[in-house]
Amino acid sequence: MTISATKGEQTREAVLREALAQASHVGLQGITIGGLAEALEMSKSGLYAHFRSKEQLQVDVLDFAGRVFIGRVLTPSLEQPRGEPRLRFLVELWLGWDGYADYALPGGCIFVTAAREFDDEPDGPVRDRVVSQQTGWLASLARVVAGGVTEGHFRADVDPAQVAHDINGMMLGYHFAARLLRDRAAANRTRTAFERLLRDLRP
Amino acid sequence: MTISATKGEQTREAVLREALAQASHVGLQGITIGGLAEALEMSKSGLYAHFRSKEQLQVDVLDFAGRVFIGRVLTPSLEQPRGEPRLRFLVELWLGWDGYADYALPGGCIFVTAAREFDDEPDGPVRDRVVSQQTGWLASLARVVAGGVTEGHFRADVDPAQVAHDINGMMLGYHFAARLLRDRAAANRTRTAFERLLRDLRP
DNA sequence: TGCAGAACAGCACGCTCGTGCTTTTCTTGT
DNA sequence: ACAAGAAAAGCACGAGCGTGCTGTTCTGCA
Repeated sequence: MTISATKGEQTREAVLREALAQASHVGLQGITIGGLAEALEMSKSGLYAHFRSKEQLQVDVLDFAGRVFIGRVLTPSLEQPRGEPRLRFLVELWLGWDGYADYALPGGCIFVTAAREFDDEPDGPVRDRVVSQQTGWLASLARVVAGGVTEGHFRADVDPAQVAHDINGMMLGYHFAARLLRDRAAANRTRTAFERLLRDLRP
Repeated sequence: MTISATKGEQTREAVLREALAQASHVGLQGITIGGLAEALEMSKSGLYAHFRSKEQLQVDVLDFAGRVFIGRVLTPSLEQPRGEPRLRFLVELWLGWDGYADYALPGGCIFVTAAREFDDEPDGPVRDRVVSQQTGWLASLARVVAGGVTEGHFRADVDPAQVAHDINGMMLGYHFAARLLRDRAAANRTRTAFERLLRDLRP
């Protein structure tokens, strides 16, 4: 896609894309070099040479997914007017983020998967990356909420970190209902919960 | 423990208990026959003979965990007065359910793990069990909420299924914060969100 | 157009997995 | 106490895993 990329970079990106899709299914631990190689019609060793280890591949997949998520969800919402409109827009993008055609996540949000997968693992490169990504994301989310306070859309005593935590829980509930229970009404249920929260935040 | 249990039943229960603990770490897919055998100082084949397949073992672990959860969380709260007190009590037990000494879940709630693990799997015996368990649990939860409506604690137009869905999301958020982020304040954050919800439900 | 180096393939390794067979050891009822 | 049957062990299998080494093919700059 990106012009004047060397051959190695191209296939590397193709690998990451495929790995992201597979990881959303089976988790970062669940992806296998052989499985990726077969899907991309490459040899195991040829593919493996792009990453020094499977652990490195996992970290790279996380970074790749993080860049996509920021570009698809956070950045666009920053163009919306600060405060409640921006927060609404962000949640709406978030609800749809695992459905993009070009970076499909057939197994649902990769971060939900990774979070559960490494939640009780001993510290390590991959877990550290997951934690720092999620911590950073919650901070960004809290900042958007705080913008609503300074704009006067929300009460002054609103705790942005608490609200970010609550919204995160709602999204996890959405993922649970949509993916596991295959509930068609999952998105609307989440919107209902979100509206309830907004009502409580307003002065 | 339970008197007059045959030897096979005893070791079978010991296996399930260990498998439950390990599965809360590494998932139902992540447990291995060899790992269980080593932890219980048995041979692989001796242990394996108690279950016809690994899939059967996974289903049995789920049933085992379900019985424990019902006994630890749902049943005790049914002794509380119907309505808001019962719901409060239930949430409080739920928050602590992965910390019991005798049925420890060192990796956090097994159902959270299983839900994520099988959320996008094709249908199969294990996934089916996970889904039916969770559907049943959400129904039980909704029934407790509905009790609050008939008692007059909650507004008449409250949708119990919606509230059950919302509380479930809160608990997923709790698990996320407590396990992945190792946030000491996770339980209190969840209580705050729950109180907000209760405020909204009251007439 | 040629050649250096990147990209990839072939192949093999040690290990662990779930599973099944046969054999030994232990439980339990009489 | 002894025999019947349950419980557990021993052992082996085929497959798939991550990983490394060596050789082949291709890309891109001079």
